[in-house]
Amino acid sequence: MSITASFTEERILDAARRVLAAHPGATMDEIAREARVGRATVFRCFKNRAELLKTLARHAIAVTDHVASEAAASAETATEALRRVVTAVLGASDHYRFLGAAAELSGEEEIASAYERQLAGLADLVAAARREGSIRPELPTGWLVATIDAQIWGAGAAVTKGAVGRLQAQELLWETIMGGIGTDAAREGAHAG
Amino acid sequence: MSITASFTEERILDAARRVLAAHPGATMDEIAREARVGRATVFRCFKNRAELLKTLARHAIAVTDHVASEAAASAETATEALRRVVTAVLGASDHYRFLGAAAELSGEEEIASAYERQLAGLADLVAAARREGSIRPELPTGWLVATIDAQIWGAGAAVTKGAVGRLQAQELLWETIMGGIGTDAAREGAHAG
DNA sequence: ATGAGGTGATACACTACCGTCTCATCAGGG
DNA sequence: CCCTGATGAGACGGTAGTGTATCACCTCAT
Repeated sequence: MSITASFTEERILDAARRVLAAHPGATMDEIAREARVGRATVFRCFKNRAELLKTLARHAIAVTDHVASEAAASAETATEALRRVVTAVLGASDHYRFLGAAAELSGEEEIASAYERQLAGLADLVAAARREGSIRPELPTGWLVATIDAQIWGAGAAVTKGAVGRLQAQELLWETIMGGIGTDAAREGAHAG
Repeated sequence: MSITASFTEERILDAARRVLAAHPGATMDEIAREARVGRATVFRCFKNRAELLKTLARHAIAVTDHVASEAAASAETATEALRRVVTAVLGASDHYRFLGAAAELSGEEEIASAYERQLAGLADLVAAARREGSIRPELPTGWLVATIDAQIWGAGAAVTKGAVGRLQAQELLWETIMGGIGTDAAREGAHAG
């Protein structure tokens, strides 16, 4: 992950992830209490709130990049790589879940561009899978990326909510992305072309 | 929609929707400026910030309920009803988009329960469509609701971002929900069972 | 023992924003 | 013309949360 942190810093980051995911407006005091640490210690480890959030976001990006590239590396085909990446990124959802409602990070160029970069990587993977013939050619790449991203996000939410188990979600996610929810009979009616 | 509002109130609500969707932490002053209205006027129309946000959320719920029930009413089959509801709700995404990052509303029982109610309605629709044989029976209803919800949300985001047009998104959304993104060939590998 | 480093608690100043209030202005209707 | 009602501008106090500083404490290595 290329980012080292002391034991106390890790504890604070973990706590911040948890409390911010549950309650996005959490104060530094709430984060400190969740981490079982004095508020002053939080400011000793992180210059200010913005710095803490950015560190958290950077970790999320680094972890996601890491699991995604590792997943892609071990695959033989682009389609299989896509499947593994999707599964791996879902597995890392705890690390970026808090970002959904992190109002203070909207407008952070560093974070936004990293997210764009990840989506671009996903687009490449999709394009490669398309060349292998496993993706319907009439669907625009922009749409494919959007729907895959949304479904990963939704699957993470479903797991957090407890609607499905983590392992089950990983299976269902790929199944739903590739196959949709319709029966073969219904599918004939769904496709326009 | 059952909620009436003066011209000025509407203007403020519209402005709040826009500015909060773009920048969730927007202050009352920013909202007032976006509405071309004095800050005092905002407080004349809405007791306080929480009241404004709750009104906004109630409108979002009312509009979504309205378009959904109207869409469902005109359908002959549950599957067709589901298609129309999904399409209609996507069409109303401007009204609820701001909710995604509205940290202050997490914990609002009224909003949360309304959302749960809408998801329950979606679950009913899904169950009915399943009985018609158009939905793969092995997929858990909880998962179906989660993935449909996520895909509607993602489609709205894609439209806002400009990745696809609104009309195209409505077609692609249903197509992707029901048929997924895979070719027939790829689908055989995707399904576990 | 003693000094250093890390910690919790607490007090403090500072800032941003909220919500209230007042007042001047403006438009429309009698 | 004047009255009414709504508005914009801006001043003001209150408050919650941030970030800094201080002090007592605890632990560990020497």
